Amino acid sequence: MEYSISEVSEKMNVTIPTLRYYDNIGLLQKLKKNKSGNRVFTEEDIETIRVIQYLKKSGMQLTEIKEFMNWCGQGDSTIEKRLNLFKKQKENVLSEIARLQETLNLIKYKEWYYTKALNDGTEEYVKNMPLEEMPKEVQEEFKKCHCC
Amino acid sequence: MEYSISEVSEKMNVTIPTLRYYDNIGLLQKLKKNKSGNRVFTEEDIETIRVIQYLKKSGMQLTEIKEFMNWCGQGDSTIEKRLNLFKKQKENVLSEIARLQETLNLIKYKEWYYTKALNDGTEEYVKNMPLEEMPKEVQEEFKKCHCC
DNA sequence: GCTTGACCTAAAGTTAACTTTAGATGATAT
DNA sequence: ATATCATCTAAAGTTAACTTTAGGTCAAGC
Repeated sequence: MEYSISEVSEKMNVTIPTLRYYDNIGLLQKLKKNKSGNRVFTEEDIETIRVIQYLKKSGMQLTEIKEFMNWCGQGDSTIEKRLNLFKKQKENVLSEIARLQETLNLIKYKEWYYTKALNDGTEEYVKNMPLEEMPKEVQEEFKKCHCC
Repeated sequence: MEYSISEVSEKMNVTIPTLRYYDNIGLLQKLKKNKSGNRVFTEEDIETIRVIQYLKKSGMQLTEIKEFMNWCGQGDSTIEKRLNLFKKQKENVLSEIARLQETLNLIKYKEWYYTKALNDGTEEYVKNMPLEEMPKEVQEEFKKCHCC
């Protein structure tokens, strides 16, 4: 099964200029063109785009992704490099998730804080609430954060 | 307790130009200057910087953060707006975590894939491995992803 | 009195990842 | 035959979030 650039754009939720851009910078090394010069995407090219999207989400830059695609084209001699890249990315994603969890803790504290303020009709009471009166599920480390 | 810009830079791991930039675009509305024009940071200003860092991590842009800071300066009339902002950000962070989890699934599949390839000394076997031979902890949706 | 160091402002420069523009080509529909 | 449509290239433009530069002020130490 083969796809035109507009079909891929729709299917993968990427704009046409972005697909061309990815091709131009060397991210789609297997992508072919037909005799009138139009790009023809195979299932494999689409999988490559999916991998690019995931690697981007994991925090990789396009230059790093390009380097990875180069390795893929170089065959079995680069298997270890590729494995190490994914090991490193796993750590990155895990620590990114951990950081988001911490962000979530602040947000939950603020949600509690402003819910109370909305009930009271004013920030005054919750702003000056003594620590021991706060519910324990509001994270310790944010209990004193009344700046904004 | 009061701090100079260089102390805050070190303590909060933000460069001095960035602190000035945040002040210039209106993110540090309560920040004062001493008589010779130097910024003097209080604990509250530092808490504000911490909140900015968390809101940035949750995916907010500086213009949105500035709007939030404006609301904070407008008092009790904006409590509901601020609560709604945090509710929205909670959803954003939760879905971001979910997306990172999915990314992690791809990365784990790739880690398994390249570990096998490294053991085999070649990608050849793992690339053509029938689905039913793959371990079930390698996520279903990626079992066919051999593009790179 | 002079130098040093920490601070200041305003304005220009940087970077990544696109997006937009302008102009061209080739296949298809009327 | 002509208009339309999807595609193409090359090059310039955009955006956010800083960073860098250039030039200036001020307090402290020698």
